[in-house]
Amino acid sequence: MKVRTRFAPSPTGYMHIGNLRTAIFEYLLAKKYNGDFILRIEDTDQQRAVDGAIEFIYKTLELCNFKIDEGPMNEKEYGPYIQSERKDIYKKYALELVEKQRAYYCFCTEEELEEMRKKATLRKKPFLYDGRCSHLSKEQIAENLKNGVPYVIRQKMPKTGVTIVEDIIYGKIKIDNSILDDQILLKSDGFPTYNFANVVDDHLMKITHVIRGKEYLDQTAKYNLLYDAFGWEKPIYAHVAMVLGEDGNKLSKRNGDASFMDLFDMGFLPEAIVNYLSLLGWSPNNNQEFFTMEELIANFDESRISKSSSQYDVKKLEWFNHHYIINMDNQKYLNWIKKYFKQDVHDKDENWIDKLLLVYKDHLNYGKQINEVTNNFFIKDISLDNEEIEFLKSDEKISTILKEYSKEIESIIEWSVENINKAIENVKNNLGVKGKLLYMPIRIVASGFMHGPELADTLYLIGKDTILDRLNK
RNA sequence: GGCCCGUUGGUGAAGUGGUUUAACACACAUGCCUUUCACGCAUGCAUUCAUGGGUUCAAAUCCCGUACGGGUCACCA
Repeated sequence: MKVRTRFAPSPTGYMHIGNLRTAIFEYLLAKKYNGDFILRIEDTDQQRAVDGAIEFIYKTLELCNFKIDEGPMNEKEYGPYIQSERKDIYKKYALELVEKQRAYYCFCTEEELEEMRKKATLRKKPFLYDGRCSHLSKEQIAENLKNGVPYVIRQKMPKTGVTIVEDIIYGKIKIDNSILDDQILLKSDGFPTYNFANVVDDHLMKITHVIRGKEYLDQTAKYNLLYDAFGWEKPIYAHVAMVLGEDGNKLSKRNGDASFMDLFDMGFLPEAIVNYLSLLGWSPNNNQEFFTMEELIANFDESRISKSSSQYDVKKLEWFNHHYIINMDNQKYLNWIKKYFKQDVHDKDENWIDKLLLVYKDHLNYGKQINEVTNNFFIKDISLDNEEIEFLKSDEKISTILKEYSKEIESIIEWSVENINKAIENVKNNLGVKGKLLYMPIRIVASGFMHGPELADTLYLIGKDTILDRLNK
């Protein structure tokens, strides 16, 4: 049987890295077995749908280099792939369950339910629907339906015994049937609930492996009972632990936790993000850290997914990103970095800009960093911080050294990196200084930074006039 | 509160009864090198695997209790 996995997001127009990580695992698992990766949109909650969200999801997955085998924008035989377009299907199956006496009509009103909830709270018990509507007679039901009384369809749960959930990560989990609520399958607006739609769709779409967040682990007992009620074969489950934010708390949009698009906009490369995320909660059986998509697919092993949650760490993501940036070829790098480069370059020539960007290639952790790092190339009056000022005061020879630089640079006729190096060499020989004392004064005064790329490259880009200006201040 | 799950360093983690005096990587710190930084190199960073007990000749690895953390109990997904 062909392996099929699915990514089933709600169309909210936002994807945090935890969701993406789950998608990565789903994708890798499918592709490892030469299977299909399906995209299904779970929009049974009409309130939450956002315009353009489907395009957004496609764009995200595409940037991550995932090939979607089937989905709303490339339908195959198991469509439609948007749940709101499958309304009739769910109703049909819900009714089938009623027919089989594994589900029943419920006409309880919001008020009645509220009443039951209150009682449960008083007794400090979790709320469970008492199943009163399951005792309605055929006639009463027919009557209510004829009169258009709003109804939902509820799943009839066994009251005793245990249901076993098998999970490839957590093993066998036993859930007491007595705590299971006669959950709603079909809402009064005719839409299915998430749980019901999931089971029906996964079965109809022939999904073989369901990979989802651990928060669904307890719910899975209800799923299994549904599969049994229909007489369908259950998929293989893999519940994956959560990805926590940097502070160790749950990821949330509200906390300003990074979403994929935030990271992308900051200048993190999708391949770096995917590589990093694949290693959050999963590890290969060797020490390899950098993986191409192909390697990830070949090496992925679902049985090595971790049971405990893991914390997101930007520093490590930056390290991955840095690695991917360094390894880009120059032309590709230039095209990429220019999207993030926002300095005012109206008076600079193309060649100068490329040189500047290239000089910083090995120094970036993410795209937007190019701006802060090149800032002093674009402002007239640079300001020095305390550490820099301290350094300039740290040795009395410094003013002499700077004067010498001024003289040497002044006398350069052809402005080139090579000649700048010669000038530095001259200062070194003339004054007999070396090491930090040699390069730090000129670096600080000319560029305003103690850190940066090669000195001669930096000086070349700043330009002779500007340097002399700054030296003579 | 009931139920379910988890707990190896600041972080990701390896480890599934002896070869572990707990790998590797990020971060951090220090030093070396160097026309800086980065890179590279070197060193340090869990005397211990939440905790107590048990099983065993032997436990991070198996069992039980406790603590802590998380999840879940909707006409939300």
